[in-house]
Amino acid sequence: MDVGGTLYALRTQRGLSQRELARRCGVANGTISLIESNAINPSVGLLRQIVHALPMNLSEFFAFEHLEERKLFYRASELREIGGKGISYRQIGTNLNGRALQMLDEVYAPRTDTGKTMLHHTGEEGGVVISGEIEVTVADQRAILGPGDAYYFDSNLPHRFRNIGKEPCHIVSAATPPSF
Amino acid sequence: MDVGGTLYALRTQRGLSQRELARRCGVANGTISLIESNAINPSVGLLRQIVHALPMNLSEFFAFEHLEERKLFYRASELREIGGKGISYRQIGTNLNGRALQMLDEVYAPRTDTGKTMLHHTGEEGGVVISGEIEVTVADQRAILGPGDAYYFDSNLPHRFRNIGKEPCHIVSAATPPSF
DNA sequence: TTGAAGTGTTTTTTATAATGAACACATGCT
DNA sequence: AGCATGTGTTCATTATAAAAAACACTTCAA
Repeated sequence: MDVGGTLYALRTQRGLSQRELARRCGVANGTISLIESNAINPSVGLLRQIVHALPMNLSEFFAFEHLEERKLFYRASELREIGGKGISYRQIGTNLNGRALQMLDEVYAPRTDTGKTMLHHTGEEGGVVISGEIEVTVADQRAILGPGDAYYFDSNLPHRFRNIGKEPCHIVSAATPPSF
Repeated sequence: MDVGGTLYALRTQRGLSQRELARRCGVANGTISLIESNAINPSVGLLRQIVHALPMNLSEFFAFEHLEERKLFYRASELREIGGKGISYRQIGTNLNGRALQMLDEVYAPRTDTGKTMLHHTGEEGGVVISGEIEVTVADQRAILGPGDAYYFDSNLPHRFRNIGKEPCHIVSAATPPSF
């Protein structure tokens, strides 16, 4: 169901970069990127070549994929990073297809922002601030939340998160259904 | 190493035709043919779709592939048919890559012939006639062989087999290295 | 502060997989 | 015989994967 997520999990588990893996198996690094984001549907031969460099065989690879689907517990190092640019979103589970919930462990670096154009998507979301401070804007309401404070709103409402402080802000959030 | 052979073995094991399998998984029947002959390198997604119709998952599929590589014994029904047009060649083993020997259980229907243009390829080959009669021509020599008779020659010599009798002719043969 | 080397992503081109239709052959039925 | 239905293969077209290069960004060292 999720070849890209499985490859990502196995690669990062081994501490390899996309380029290092690409070098070891003789595949273009861009191809690894596209596979991990499920943007392409790799051929069996190519996937075999990549997986051998892990090193692993295809039977083990797909067995691991099935294990992932039934995974219950995640070590801190196993959360999947899906953020970027100073905002870290570490997701519980690599493949959320068919799941109801998207849980994230978020860290906003100082002066980071989800952007001037407000976010909006179907569903509902909530979160609790663990440390630091965050300015949350939802529709026409705005608040600065600190440790222990929380939020909950309909994701259809335009919303925005900004860390206007000098400390990183750590939040644990949940959304239903998963949005990206 | 041999996705095509593995798919062939699993499909025929279940008594399915290429078209029946194609119908069940929603794939073009020609595609199944091309995969089985290793003429194309299917995508993971497509192979998954096909394998699910067997029904099986990819981990099991590739585990089976590894089993095949170490297979020692073959039931009569498991020999792989690689002949056609009245001449049956039933090969021991589906994938001969890296193997030294090609063993065949051959049946020539009455009035069949390997063709007017003589065969030739590197290696050596031999065989024993089990039943029926066969006319064997090698270079400038010709003989009619019956049950218990045998042949052995350098495959570089032009050769031809013709069943000129009224009974099917059954031969067990070996060649090294495998030629097709 | 500049630049070199690292990261993952995106784009353009080329190669190839996948389809759908046609083909060639066999079997069985009327 | 003649036709329908089955088999696997092959071909031309379309869709898509894979490579190579450019891109945007970070980190670290001079």
